[in-house]
Amino acid sequence: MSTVFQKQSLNLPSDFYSRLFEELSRADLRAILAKARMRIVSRNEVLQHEDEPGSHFSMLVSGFADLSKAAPGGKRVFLRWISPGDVFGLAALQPQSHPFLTTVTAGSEASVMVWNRDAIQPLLDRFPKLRENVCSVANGYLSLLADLLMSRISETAQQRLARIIAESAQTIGRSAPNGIELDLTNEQLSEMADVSRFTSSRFVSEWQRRGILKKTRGKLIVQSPEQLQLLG
Amino acid sequence: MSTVFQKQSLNLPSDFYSRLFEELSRADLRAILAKARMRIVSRNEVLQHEDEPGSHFSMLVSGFADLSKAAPGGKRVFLRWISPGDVFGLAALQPQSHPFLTTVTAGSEASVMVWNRDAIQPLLDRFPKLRENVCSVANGYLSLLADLLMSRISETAQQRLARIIAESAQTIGRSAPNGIELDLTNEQLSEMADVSRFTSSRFVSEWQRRGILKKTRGKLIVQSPEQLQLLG
DNA sequence: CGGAATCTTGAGCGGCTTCAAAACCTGTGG
DNA sequence: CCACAGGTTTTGAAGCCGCTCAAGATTCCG
Repeated sequence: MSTVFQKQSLNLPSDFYSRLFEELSRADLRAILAKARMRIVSRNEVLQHEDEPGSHFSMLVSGFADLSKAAPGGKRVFLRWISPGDVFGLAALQPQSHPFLTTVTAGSEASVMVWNRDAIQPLLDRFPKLRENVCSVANGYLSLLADLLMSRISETAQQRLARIIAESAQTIGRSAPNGIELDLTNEQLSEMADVSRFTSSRFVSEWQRRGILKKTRGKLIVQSPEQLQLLG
Repeated sequence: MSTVFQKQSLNLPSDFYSRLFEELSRADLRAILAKARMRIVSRNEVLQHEDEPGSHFSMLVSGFADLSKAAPGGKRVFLRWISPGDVFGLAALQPQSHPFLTTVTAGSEASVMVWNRDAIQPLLDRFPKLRENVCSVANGYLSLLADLLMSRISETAQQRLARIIAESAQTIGRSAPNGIELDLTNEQLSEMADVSRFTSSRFVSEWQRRGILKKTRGKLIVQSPEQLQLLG
């Protein structure tokens, strides 16, 4: 639960990329970053909570996080992984106050750049390109939700599970000698794919028999991402 | 298939309301409307087609339409009804060209106000309030898709069907002496709720027995919207 | 009246979930 | 080094929701 603020040291790695910063000059960027604060969070810390007023806009700098939403019935629905460079908290950009639509939770130790409502909004007027980029991100989220809805409607439990594993491998996987490693339990997989723990176990076992992946307690090693993609 | 363009006569009924026009002065509004053209379409005409380049931005003026999206497997997924004052085609607002995410089809004879990409984009810069309103609409669509996803995940076939009927009654229903009338077949209902034709028939029959609604060939009369809401 | 579309009802089935029970780690503390 | 406790994974059996298929009844219209 250690939350550390650093006022200075907003220097990003030189290879850092974000859609948000596209086509912005070095000077403009400096002005934008000057209005942010850096926040260091630990695993499972909540970066924004749905239904609460959208008071801040954020960009993940390091680590990873998950974007999810509560469904009636106490269930959490996984939407996607947040990787470095991804932004969230679009609600804070609206002139009138809107609540966050989703919850973002750190999946590892992570650092996040945070702009307060009052800090980010003037920047949108000052840098039209920034506003463009933000709109482009919003469009991306629309597209994401539309795709999730379609997938939910037309995919089977097996396909959803395969896709979740493939996506997770791409975004939060560590490459290891024998494949891509993921620190996920069967239960976590099942929640993300919205499948029962047992269904998850059964399919994972089957894929293990086929040599597509390998599962040990709390860990998963994807050996053949290609074959997984075929199932999704 | 008669498509008529009228260059003049962009006079809207005095009681016409659209979220898009909120807090815009009469003069600004005139300037905005001046850049639009009015289009009259007949039932089943397609107003925008997903995956095609987002070349125009639209507002429904009269009649109604449906917003839908194709799912892999040839299925059409119903998203919501479009009523007078609703806008769509946000893809046309992006500086870089983006395809439409959804398809909009007229559900009756309808009139639509249409702005070309090149016409609407300068207006966003000229009238900041217009841009705000557009962002607010975009946020509404995000919220809509999120809700649809949640409902799809946690609702049963029965609940989806009940909700679809309740929503349709509110947006495209005619009030009649014995309830709210809808021109919908069981098959249409089942497609909208993404339920088999048979499941739809079974529940509708049951609700008819309970006196909640009345179904005749090609028509549906909702007698007790309140009881329907309870099921959703 | 005949034909086409719509609606109804029953029977069977498949995909997933739920439940029960057991096997299997892995870290902890004696 | 062993035993134990907690979380994790496996497997089978039963059940349920909603779909598919078949077949008939109803309504509408030319």
